[in-house]
Amino acid sequence: MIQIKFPDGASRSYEIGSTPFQIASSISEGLARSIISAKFNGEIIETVTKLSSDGDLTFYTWNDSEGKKAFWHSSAHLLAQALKEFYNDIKLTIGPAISNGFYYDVDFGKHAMSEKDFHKIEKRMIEIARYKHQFKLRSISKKSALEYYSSIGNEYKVELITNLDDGEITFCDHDDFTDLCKGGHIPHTGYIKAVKLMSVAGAYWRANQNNKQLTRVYGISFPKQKELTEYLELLEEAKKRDHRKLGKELELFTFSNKVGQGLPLWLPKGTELRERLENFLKKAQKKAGYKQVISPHIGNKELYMTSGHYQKYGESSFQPITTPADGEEFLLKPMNCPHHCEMYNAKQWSYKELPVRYAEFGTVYRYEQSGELHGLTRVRGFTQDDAHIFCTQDQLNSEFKNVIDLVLYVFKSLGFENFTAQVSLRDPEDKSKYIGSDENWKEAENAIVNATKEKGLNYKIKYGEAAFYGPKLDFMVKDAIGREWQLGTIQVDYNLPERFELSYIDKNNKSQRPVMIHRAPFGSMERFIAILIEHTAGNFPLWLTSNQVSIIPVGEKHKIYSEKVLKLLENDEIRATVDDRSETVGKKIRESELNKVPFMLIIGDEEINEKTFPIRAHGGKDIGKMNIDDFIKFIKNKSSEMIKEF
RNA sequence: GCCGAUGUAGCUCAGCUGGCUAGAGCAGCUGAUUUGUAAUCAGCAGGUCGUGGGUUCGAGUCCCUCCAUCGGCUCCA
Repeated sequence: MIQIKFPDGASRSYEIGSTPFQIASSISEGLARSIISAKFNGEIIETVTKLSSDGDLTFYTWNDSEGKKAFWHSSAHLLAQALKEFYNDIKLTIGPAISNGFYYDVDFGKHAMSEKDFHKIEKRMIEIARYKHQFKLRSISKKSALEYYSSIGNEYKVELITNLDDGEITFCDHDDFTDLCKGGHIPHTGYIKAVKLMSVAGAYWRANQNNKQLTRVYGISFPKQKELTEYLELLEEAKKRDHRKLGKELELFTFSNKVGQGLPLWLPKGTELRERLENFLKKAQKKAGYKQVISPHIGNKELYMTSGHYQKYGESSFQPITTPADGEEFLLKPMNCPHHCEMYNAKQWSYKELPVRYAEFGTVYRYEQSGELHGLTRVRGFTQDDAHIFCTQDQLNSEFKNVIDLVLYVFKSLGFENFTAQVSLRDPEDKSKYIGSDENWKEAENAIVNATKEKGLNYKIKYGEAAFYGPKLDFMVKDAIGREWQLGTIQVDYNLPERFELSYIDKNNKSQRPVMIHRAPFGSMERFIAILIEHTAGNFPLWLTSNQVSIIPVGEKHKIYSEKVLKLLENDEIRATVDDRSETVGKKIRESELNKVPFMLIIGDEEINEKTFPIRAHGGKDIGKMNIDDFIKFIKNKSSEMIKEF
């Protein structure tokens, strides 16, 4: 007998060779029906794997991310099988599950595959699925595995197997299809009821730009047709919220080929929105002891040689600007930190004066690869809500925590309730990508982890995600339709202070190196606003939106009264407009709706006589009658509801 | 940068296998209308079909170059 422990702490004994499926059946029929994957002693196994030792067992269903992973990975097998049937001499490589579905990378050789072929492949996948073929893992010796893939001329699988150890190689069979696979499948293909292929795209073999580019076929699958439909609806919703589309419709920003790729042009409405955000943060930062500074848009190449950025990014950046003077070179500012370091160096500092906090909405320019540009989220010129804090080692922890507070305040004020923290550390396997001593890295990493823990943040550690000069704490927010975005970042840096020879005098009259914190709660104004647009679908928080109230006179004779109402609102700093065009009321309402104006006042005889207005909210909701004073109070309350003092 | 797709009026799109002066809706302009909770009516104007080259009697349509956009990959100080 073996002793099986469950996540809830319960423990039961079973016959040697029992499978997770049998064990689930012994608990309940319903559970047995819904489990699609399992974990035993920390390892993902099949529901039909025979257990032969004591251990911890966790069941996974479709509702667990591990369950989805098994489901989608199994679907990738089906995709490969179907592709192989249609194009028999293609070479399969790998087919993992991803956060939204799965893909399979295929070398199609002389075949061309396009979206036109999706339908027949989806159809075939479902046909195969209906047969409820079991996924069966089979151990195979390295020698025979290599022989098999050499014989069919698949050099990719050969390469994969070469890197595996003998004894740990398994093939997975279902129907008449076999694939190299380490496991993690659903019990049989019949669970897969709905399949949708999403796109084809190029992807490098082993993610290396120097390798051959394969064709990646993306798909997603579900245990119920209804879930596929819902997923497709979600994608539709995401399309509607696309900041590129809304940015155009709401006249927030634009791009021009003549100006250049990836260089956003902020239109008046977008600029107003952006300035409101900047002022909001400036106000909070002032309270938190930051000083605003301004630095120029270019800097001498020497500056970036000192910081080390030139050596790291020089080749792939906007190239130096030359001057009439021989040998003189300037770079477009790709980040603000070196400038701020030199500002710090402008005078001598006493420990009594630290921390020093320099903040700047600094516009920077980076030559992003052309294929990488995307709306406002990835551009070549953008403005960071940057600040650098120079402090003593002793102050680091509390300064870091203060920054966390500021970031959380920003998120809260803008309606991002759902977020997680990601601690990005150095890749312990490959330290060559980073600069700075082991000693400093260790201190910096500890500082971040400790502050994050003390703040009680829900965090994940990611290795290999650190910046080249230091570890960071990134904030990932979930938007209104469940997508995750990286927003604010806080980074500890021991490196730049060293390179710029920053110093302060401690209480023993000795020169010391300060520690530097880089931070940007928004990340960049461009990216933040893009995410805010998608999060709110263009319905910005009332305190941010450019036109809060649209006043619509019914007829010409109501115009003068409408102007009076406008004045009253403006006196209380409420942003409103009167739509006095000779259009129908219906049309004006429609346009206000399309422009996502939060409130509408329609003014006619009745309103003028009664001096009260029925208020129409965006979306057509009637929120009752108010007189002008109550309405002003109402708007003011609504605006300040979200945005409390820092 | 790489792979694939796309590029027709300010916007959204039609234009079949190459064949008269390239179409529609919305937006715009002009005029009429003065309107009661998501589109009043009429008229007008607007395009060297992304760019440059080629094939052809003839190119929006076929081929090549470049540019841009989109979906990915790679990258993201």
